[in-house]
Amino acid sequence: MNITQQLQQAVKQAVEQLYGAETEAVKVQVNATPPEFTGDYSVVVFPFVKAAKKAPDATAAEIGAFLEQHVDTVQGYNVVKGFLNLEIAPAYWQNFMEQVLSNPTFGRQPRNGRKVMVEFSSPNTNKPLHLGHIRNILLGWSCSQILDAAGYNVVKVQIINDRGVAICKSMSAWLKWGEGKTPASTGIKSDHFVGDYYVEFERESKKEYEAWQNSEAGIAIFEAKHKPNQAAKDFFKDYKNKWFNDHSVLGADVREMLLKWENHDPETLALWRQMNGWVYEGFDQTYSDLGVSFDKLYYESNTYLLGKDIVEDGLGKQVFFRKEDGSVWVDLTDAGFDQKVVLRADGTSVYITQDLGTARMRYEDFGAEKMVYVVADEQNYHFDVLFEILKRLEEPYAAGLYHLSYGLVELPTGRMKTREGTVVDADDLIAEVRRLALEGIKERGEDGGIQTEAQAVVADKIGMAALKYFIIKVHPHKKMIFNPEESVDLQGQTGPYIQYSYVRINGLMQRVAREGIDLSPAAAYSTFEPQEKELLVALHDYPNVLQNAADNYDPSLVANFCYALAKSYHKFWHDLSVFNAATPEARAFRLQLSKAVGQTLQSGMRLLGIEMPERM
RNA sequence: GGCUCUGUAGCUUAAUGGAUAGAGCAUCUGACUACGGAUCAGAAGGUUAGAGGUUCGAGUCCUCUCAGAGUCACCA
Repeated sequence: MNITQQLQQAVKQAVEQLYGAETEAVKVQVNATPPEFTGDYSVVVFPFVKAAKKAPDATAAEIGAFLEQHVDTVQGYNVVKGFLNLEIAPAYWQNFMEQVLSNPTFGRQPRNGRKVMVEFSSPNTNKPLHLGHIRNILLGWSCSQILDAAGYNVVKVQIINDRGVAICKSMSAWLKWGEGKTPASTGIKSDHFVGDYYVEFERESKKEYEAWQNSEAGIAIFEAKHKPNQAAKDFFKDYKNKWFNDHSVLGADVREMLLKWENHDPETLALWRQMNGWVYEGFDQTYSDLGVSFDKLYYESNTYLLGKDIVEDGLGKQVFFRKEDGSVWVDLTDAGFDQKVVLRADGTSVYITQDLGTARMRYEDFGAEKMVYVVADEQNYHFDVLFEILKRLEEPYAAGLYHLSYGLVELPTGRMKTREGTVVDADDLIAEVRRLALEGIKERGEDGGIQTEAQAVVADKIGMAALKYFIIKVHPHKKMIFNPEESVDLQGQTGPYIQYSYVRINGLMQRVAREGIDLSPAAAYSTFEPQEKELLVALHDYPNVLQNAADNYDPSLVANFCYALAKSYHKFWHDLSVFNAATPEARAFRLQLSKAVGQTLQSGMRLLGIEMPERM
């Protein structure tokens, strides 16, 4: 039991014994005391003044006296405006620090035997990954790591959207204009190679559409179908899909290809495998650069027909109903949603049917009691509906479903648009942050002996830290503005700032090892400076932060914790001497404290997928 | 139009219903010939979109208004 829990328990007892009132220990509010007041932790006593029938200050004083008397670790107290500030005995902090240092997994919970599946990334296979995927991947990865730290057994999966119109467009374009070129023959990264054909297809398709709009057929359609006062431009914008399906020559080719694919045409399948293979090769590189991996891949080509059994199931349970045309629906109007089709009249699946089937299949595969879907917030409604249906079907995992919804990444100039070429490519971005970090290292011209080949390794850690931290520090639900220049900043609230505090600590530790400094006098130190106390209180909160981050699926909590800890450490470093401390006890203690901070920073940042360099 | 989300300093953001709303960037001013200045300190910058309400206490909860985004396909 840590100190905050002890205090909660003790306050509960105080309130019972002093005022004869019942309270729950977990509801007693115990916070770190703000720096401008004396004390380590503060208890909010307002909730008890009614039972005490006394003024807040008097109530606080009584509880304070009780705690001082009954709790060994409470050394003193003071009362300010109804807040009870408690001072904790140095012995507690000494003991705490020993525990941190002797426990390399400090903050992590023991295995709880429960299983959770996290789905993230889930790209289409027609073009390379972009900035939006990066946010998704970083959220999914760090969320997985945090759940792991919270004791869960985590299975990381992605569902690869490897079939459908999009990939057929790339395939069709390559057949038409590819002249048999390959990634190897052109030297283009293979997912970009495929993406280039997708772009080419879209470009040609646009040309075809524009020409058609001015053709007799196009004009006739416009005349016949446009709404009153609707401009041709607006009409054709809305009509695009219909045109592609009914009139486009390129579109006809794609549809034919899709049909062949569905009928297992060997040539089409071979082409499909080849082009998807290229894409996977490229994705693997990007995933590797981002330092992420998956435990299991699901492919839409294997899952897109799933869900029919669930439909039967739902009909049997009368959760679903069949309309006259044969289509199957679910009526969610009593839950505030609409009616939703789950099976077309022709008996084929829709998107949500697949997701229903996939959920059940995954449960059969892994038996995870929780499933987290990392998907952009455009799909909030879809997941609300999906989860509601699974709940009504009484699926055993239904209570453990969570949509980790995140806001779109926008540029300072607005939303990224493929057609305007403003999409930030993942590989380009990674290369850019690495380049800038390397530039930074060279500019600083450190003579600390970082060799050229090592520079690239360090630059990778620094650049990726800047990029990852910049994205993860923002709360997932918030739409984020991605300013490319700020994302590679190395100063202020950034990944490299946190890395730098670790590098400083590492420097100290190397000297300790080199000079064989004895750290045992640390235990005799008890006159903590405020800067030291601040670090102890911050470290003490780490397990709690991890738990909160896991409970709320929120990596930004860990990111902000790491920043606050690093900031406190930089201040400690500046204000107090370590090696030149006044006494051997102070020196040893500060070294131990530094070690504990370094260990915790490394642990926390690792959960975000950020590596610490030894020097920078 | 219905539903959902968002609105905090010039910009990017933080704050389990708790003390004077906390940071970073940008701007201005400073810092040890010392353990690494990718650091530290200070100044300036706020009616937390607005109006009511609940509460001992509201950026946070409730109602309404305003602004922005998303969504409301037998697309995925």
